[in-house]
Amino acid sequence: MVRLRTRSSNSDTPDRWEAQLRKGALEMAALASLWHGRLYGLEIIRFLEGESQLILAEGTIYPILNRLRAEGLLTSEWVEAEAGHPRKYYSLTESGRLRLMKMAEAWATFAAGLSRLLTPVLNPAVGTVTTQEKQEVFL
Amino acid sequence: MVRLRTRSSNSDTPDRWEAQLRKGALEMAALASLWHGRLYGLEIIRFLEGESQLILAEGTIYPILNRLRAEGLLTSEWVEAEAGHPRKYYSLTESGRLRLMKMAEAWATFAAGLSRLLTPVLNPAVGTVTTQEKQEVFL
DNA sequence: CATAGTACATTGCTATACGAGGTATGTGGC
DNA sequence: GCCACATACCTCGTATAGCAATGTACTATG
Repeated sequence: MVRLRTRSSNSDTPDRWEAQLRKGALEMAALASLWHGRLYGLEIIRFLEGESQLILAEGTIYPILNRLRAEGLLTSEWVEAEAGHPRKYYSLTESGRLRLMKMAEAWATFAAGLSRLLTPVLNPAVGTVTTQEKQEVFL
Repeated sequence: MVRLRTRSSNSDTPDRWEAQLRKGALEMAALASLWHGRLYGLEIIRFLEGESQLILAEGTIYPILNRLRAEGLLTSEWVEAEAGHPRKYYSLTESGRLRLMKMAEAWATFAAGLSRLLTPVLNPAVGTVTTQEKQEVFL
């Protein structure tokens, strides 16, 4: 049962920061994955990976789901599967929906602040131009 | 010298997640604050607070700056101040500039993924597709 | 010299992500 | 029936990070 995932988790990896970046966004992402309807654990992982490049391990998602359930933001129910093995489906509660909307708003604010900060970095032709004209910078 | 900041760190605080959200983005923000020129420690804190609502404590910024310097992403120099007390100014190195640009790109990708995930949450009027496509069902 | 202000630095606590490993259930080959 | 395998859920241990609190150093002012 190989579980490699090529974490390369030693200290010399220059992309460690990227892993840290995801911290804290995970609870929000987990809630968001349930917006359209119930999913079970591994399904959430696959959904997030496909939808938003957010890769997280099983050891990550289950503690998060338990935290969220303990807070009353989602509920879980065992569902028999005709093939395979029973699955625990998670659904948003009303409280979870409201919380997610608040989180999403705060995220938008946070992202806007960082975007403003990073504008000169991502778009080197800034400072001399007020509006347009010279907007043909590489994209 | 009040340093309250309303910790209230017990488990019933609904805004703990927001603090976590900032994790990992701080190194990038610290680098970004130096994009226009050198700043000293406390100045970085004030800059980030004013520019992007990113509030961080001294106990946070100094370890970050030391980490970044140890990685060669920035340099520091003591500068005598005619009034007050010498300040340690930090500047981006060429390596730091490059790294920051890479970080900014990764941030943009990450933010785009989360945005896509949160679109139905932030914009309840889904179904009235304005920019069409992207309404693909997940997997 | 005492107080206050500014700036840098360190320590200790707590929370978190996540790799690794474990359990339970069903399926197919022999 | 048995064994290998796949799927799914769960848990423990560890490394790391943010940050409140606290300490040190220097200067200015009265």
